[in-house]
Amino acid sequence: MPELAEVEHGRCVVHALAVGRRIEEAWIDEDDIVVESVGAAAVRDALHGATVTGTGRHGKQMWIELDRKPWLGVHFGMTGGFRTRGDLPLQLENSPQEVDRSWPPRFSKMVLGFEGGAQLAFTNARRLGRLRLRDDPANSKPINKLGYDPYKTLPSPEQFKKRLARRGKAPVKALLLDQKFAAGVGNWIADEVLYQARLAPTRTVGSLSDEEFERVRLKIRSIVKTAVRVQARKDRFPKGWLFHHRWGKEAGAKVKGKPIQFDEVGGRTTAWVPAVQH
DNA sequence: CTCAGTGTTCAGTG
DNA sequence: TCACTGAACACTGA
Repeated sequence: MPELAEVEHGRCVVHALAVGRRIEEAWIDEDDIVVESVGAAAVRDALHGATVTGTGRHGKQMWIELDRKPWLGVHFGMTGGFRTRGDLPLQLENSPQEVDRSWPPRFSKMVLGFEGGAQLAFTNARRLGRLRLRDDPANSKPINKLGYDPYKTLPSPEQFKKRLARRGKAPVKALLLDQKFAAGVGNWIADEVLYQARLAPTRTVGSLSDEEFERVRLKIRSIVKTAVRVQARKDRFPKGWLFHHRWGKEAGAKVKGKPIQFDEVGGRTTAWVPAVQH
């Protein structure tokens, strides 16, 4: 679930549900891996009785702003997500197949109850996500080391190329996965960018022409924008995206009649189409 | 029983 | 120090 678009949707859900409301109940799981260093009690104390004043996101990292410090940083890891009860605008609802009536949901790490009765749960089955306390999340630990956020920013071609200095030997797939380059791009977005930009994932950064860099720069932007616009709902991603065919490494998988190949590049399983990517 | 996996981090290498 | 790689982390679902 969690690349830039999924996290942005999660942020919108929290924003609609929580901003302007006081947290009347806060339950935090005793999980010293997901709850970073400070412990569940400290997180509960930070949240209980506070009023949510806003939300923010950079790349795959997001945070919840309160009327006092510290604020809450949230990272999804591979399996994190939000679930809600009550008060959610219809347009932000998940697709029917994602709806699960159980409450609190399985693998909850945090459950908040707001004045007015709405509830918010953060789930994280594989415990690679994090809940952390920060006075200024945008300018501290994980976030201040990240690259540009392609949903908020489009670097000029010159700025874009400047970010690539000294990265010449890496395969372009590895570059796209690097959060210090473009924050929020994960495995499926990287593959989609390379497919639509018609570049083989193994091409080294140093081998790309200006025109090829330009295709990458613009595709990162358009794919992220499109995925966010449809609220990260896969069933609404444009027909013709590699995304719909990349799962499961199915033998004989094709996009637009061309066979998909699966290789490990940049340390991740990479789906690509040799017939169109060079 | 085995293994991949929409992510991040850290040790190790050159 | 830097660029880069690969393994580790954790654990569910296939």
